[in-house]
Amino acid sequence: MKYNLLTREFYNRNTLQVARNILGKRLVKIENGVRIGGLIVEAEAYRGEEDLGCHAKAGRTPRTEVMYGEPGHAYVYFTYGMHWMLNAVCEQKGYPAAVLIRAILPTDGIPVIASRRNSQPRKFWTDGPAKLCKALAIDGNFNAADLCAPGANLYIEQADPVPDWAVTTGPRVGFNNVPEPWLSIPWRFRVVPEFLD
DNA sequence: AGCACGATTAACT
DNA sequence: GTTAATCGTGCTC
Repeated sequence: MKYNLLTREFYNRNTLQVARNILGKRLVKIENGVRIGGLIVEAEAYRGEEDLGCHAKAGRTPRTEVMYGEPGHAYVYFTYGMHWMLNAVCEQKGYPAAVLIRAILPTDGIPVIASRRNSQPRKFWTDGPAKLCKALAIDGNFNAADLCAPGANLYIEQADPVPDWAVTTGPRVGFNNVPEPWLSIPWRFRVVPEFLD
């Protein structure tokens, strides 16, 4: 099997660059030899203990340890008592940072995704961070998994780049009690719908 | 040992 | 627009 994985160097740089450039790449999970996944169309950057929107604001804990580790690994965490979220660890080892994968456009394993998201119309299959984890059956077992390892069954692969005109930025979503400037800092990156037509 | 809260979602009114 | 579901994590006592 030939792989076209993003290299560890892709992840080993400023998290904002990774979040911008991970757009359009293909998130892939292999289940029993079957490819399941899609193009990443939305991502958010979280970096440093100073970033009060980032889990690493709590410092090094059992939960955040993965974010301090080698770039190119998965940081998968559980929240709201029922949801899993997938992140890719960024920047040099020792600096806590990650990119949250917030949405994908399904391209592979459509029948499997459909079966896991059957109660919803296609538009809503993978348009949220917990939804795409459910669609790809990603859970805590993938925390700390190496996305760059040859033979990895969860990885991100090369795909056509998304031009600047097709990318919009904005504030990260989902947190309430986060002070400025972290509340409004535009670290959310999104592919405009027109580019996907 | 107990508690408040969360990088959300789906199903309500 | 509002709210229940549901539990690991990190903080306080």
